[in-house]
Amino acid sequence: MTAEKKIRVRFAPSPTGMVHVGNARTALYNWLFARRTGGEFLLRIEDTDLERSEARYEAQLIEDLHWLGLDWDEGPGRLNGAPEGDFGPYRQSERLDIYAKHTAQLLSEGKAYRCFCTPEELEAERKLAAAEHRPQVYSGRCRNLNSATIEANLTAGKPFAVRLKIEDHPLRFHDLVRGEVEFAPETVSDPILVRSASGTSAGVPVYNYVVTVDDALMGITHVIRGDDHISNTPKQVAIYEAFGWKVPEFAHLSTILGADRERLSKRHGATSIASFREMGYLPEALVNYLALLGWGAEDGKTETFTLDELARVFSLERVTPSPAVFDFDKLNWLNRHYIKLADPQRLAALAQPYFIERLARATAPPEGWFARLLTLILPAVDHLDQLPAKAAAIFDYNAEEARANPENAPLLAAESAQKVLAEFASRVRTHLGPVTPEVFKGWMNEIKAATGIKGKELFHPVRIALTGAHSGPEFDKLLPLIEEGSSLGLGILSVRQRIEQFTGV
RNA sequence: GGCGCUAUCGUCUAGGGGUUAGGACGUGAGAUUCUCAAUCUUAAAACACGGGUUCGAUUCCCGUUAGCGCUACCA
Repeated sequence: MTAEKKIRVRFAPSPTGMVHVGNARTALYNWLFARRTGGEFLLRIEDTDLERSEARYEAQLIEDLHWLGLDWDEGPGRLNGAPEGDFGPYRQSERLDIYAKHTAQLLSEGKAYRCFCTPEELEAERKLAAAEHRPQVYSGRCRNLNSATIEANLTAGKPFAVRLKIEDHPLRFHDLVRGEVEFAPETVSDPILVRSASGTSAGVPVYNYVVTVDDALMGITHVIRGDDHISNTPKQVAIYEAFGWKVPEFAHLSTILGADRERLSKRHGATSIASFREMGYLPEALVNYLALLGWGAEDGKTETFTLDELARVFSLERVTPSPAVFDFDKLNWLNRHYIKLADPQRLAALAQPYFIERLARATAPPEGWFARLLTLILPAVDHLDQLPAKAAAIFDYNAEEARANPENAPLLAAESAQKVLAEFASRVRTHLGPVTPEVFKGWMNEIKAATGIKGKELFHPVRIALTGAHSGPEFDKLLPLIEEGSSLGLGILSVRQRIEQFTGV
């Protein structure tokens, strides 16, 4: 391996929708493998499906990849407008002439042939095979048509597809995560290379064909992709053989499943990279999680890795072949982990969009105050879009709801609660200036001494009156936020206003 | 139906012919706290089944079962 040419891998998505976590993991593993081995990673756009491919998806995909922290050595959308590379074009729609040239070569060498079978005929073959419990493969009927028949069909304008003539031997390949995989010859039939086209116009090449031509021409040494391609691989191996190309190494990554053990899809909630980003997941958390989904550290213990660390220790040999269930709980844990490590300024910038309307009302610079708010509520969230709900006690005080809340009502009904509240309210009424933690602490001590009420009975009613909830952050941090926040024009009520509303004075 | 892939705690995984089968998430308990979150301590929790091979299989082989994928002139 060392004496061989440089390792080259690729990520080849089709721009027909949002990139989801499965594809992202494939991209990540490709990238990690390239970085680990000093190889090259390239991006190729599989846009042969003109109907479904859209430019905006390509742009989104490039953005998603960059967001995850991945970069590539060749292909469209490189950082800082770097050139695409010497093996282009990197969009399949721009490589049609290349495929046509190769098809002509195969045809002239007798390694491929024109198949005039109609869809109906093919369908009939399949039905028969199924009825006889045989593999449903093409019979090879058009394999050895004589030239007179071919000419006649051609002049008659019969549409034809181009099929590869597969040699009658087992098709095997090496898979870095599964070992040797072999398919018996009778289970692999001559694959279509080019779809039939009416008249003499050139047909459109099929995926299995173009992907192979591209991989070979782009010097791809390791094909790392989803395991849904395993069954395609023997056909691709046959194509490599027909051209006399070296068959690359393969690594088929297992499927990512939902909690119901079915293939992960939109049904299971957020699955696109963009949606994770919108929900306020940190890219390093998603990357770390995806790396762990199907791969484990050599020590069997380490769970947290930065991208750079992964690039140093990742190996395809340690990738697990079995399907993995996507576990949001563990992703959340990693996200909380990285939130703790993240730079506060960065977090503030990321959190801001979730408060954009509130903060826009500010009549004084809210940045410092906002930063403190974040340090208070950040430990309580799994992802950033949960922040506003955690800040509701500060932003959205509602005395009516506080009293009516069924969880609060029994606590407030207690005689002790009424006493505490009365004491607290009277102090608030006569107090001038903000209620600082020191002032608050003094009051609570006084009330405790005056009423003999302590602990939960003492604090709960006050907490409810002040925040509407019987649980929440420490008063020491909460009170300054409320008091200072009330002067920023953000619509935040002060302690006095809250007590007035709550006690109905 | 055919072909292929897969099978260790609920989940992600380590391990591998003889182990107290390890770690993490989650869950339970405890500590702390007015409470919640965070944090710390701690507990419970797994080798799908049946045959081989072997002195000995969770580990190797075969089969069964289950799940998934492919079975297109989709990608």
